[in-house]
Amino acid sequence: MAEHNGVRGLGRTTRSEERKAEIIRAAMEVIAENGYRGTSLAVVAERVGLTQAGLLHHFPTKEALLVAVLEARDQWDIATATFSGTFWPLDMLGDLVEYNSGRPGIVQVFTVLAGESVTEDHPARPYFHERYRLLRELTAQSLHEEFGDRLPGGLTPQQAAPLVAAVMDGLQVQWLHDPEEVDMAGSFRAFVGLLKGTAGQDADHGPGASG
Amino acid sequence: MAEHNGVRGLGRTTRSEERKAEIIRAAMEVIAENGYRGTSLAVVAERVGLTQAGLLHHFPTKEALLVAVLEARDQWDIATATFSGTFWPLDMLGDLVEYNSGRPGIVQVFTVLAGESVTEDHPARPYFHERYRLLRELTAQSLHEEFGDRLPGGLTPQQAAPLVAAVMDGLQVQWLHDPEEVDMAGSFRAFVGLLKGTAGQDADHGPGASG
DNA sequence: GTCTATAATAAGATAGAC
DNA sequence: GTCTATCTTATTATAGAC
Repeated sequence: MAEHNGVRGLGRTTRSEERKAEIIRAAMEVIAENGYRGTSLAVVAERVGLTQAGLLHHFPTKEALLVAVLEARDQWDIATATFSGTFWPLDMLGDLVEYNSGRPGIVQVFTVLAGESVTEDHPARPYFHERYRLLRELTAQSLHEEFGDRLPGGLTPQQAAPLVAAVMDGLQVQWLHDPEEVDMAGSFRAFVGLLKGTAGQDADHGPGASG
Repeated sequence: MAEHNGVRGLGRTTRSEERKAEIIRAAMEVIAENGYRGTSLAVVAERVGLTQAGLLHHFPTKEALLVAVLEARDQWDIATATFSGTFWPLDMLGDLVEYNSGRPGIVQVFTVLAGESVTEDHPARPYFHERYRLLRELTAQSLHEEFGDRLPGGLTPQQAAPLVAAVMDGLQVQWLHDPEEVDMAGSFRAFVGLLKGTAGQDADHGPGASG
């Protein structure tokens, strides 16, 4: 914790930490383009002006780098209060999806990793297993706070929770393949309309996506 | 087409074709376990009692083998009439999902490949791009035949189509991670209830999936 | 903290014998 | 149709100099 060149508050910018953050960003880019298994440390290293051996000074193994990427995502989640036990109104999830549609890179890393993660010994497997479990639990809680035992559309929070995560993930895949054709945020909001039982009344959810 | 040892109807069992089919089955197993990028030809070869060079006699490159796996899936789709322009009632999609929940291996190959396929030069990329496009188109058509311009729940067929594919895919990921916790067919049928606007009335769709 | 050099594997693909 | 042998190229990780 103590730093030889003066005080620093909790979690602020060592040179070394800055370097690591830089490497993590590069790793996310390369994983988005090639998946974890298709990613080589040399390519990541090159993007930050290091050699492969130089990179391994900061992260001793390829797997350690992946773990850091995953932890960085959790940090982001916490920062945006997704996981701080905060109550998320259903309508605000549409805003989150819209926000994501401005960040195809981020969406792509985690879509690729989530797909790879179902394989036997993938190092991200435990992470995603737990992440989905927690996501369902917190979504169900949040829906319960907002609507009680039944959503207006008729589902229980427990029934709706896995569907919310599924629709988000599934739309991401289609959207990454065809951003012109697939209106990710619009489609998601149409789904929200279903959950709220207001899908027929023309709200502001757009014209859907396919054609 | 002509075979030196007698007549054979269209598409029946040369020794060579049987061998190929055997290899394709093995490849699907290995891809399910390791993804396409994580799959080595030597491992696939070993499962059918061949060497790596022996396998390459039947499929000249690794990519050719992947293409064959993808074509095999299309054959299956056609066989089960998914893509023959046949009309699929919404309720029957629940049966399809239930059928899939008895074949985790198949579900896993295509979940993994769909995830990998969003990366830059993945050889399955064009395949999935087109597959999702077609799936949305045919789903929208089918829903239109069944319900006309609006589903009972209020969405148009064009709005509902990408959601149907998204829910199927998204539930598969969660179910592969946690088959005990996630009731894939039950959750899907709850979603169908939403589309039909009958989610509140207790139909036979189960108690959802999450804890 | 970063490099060069290198070890240790592993992979896809080709050549040519049987 | 299948094998052995080999080429070529990548990749993770380590050792040790600067």
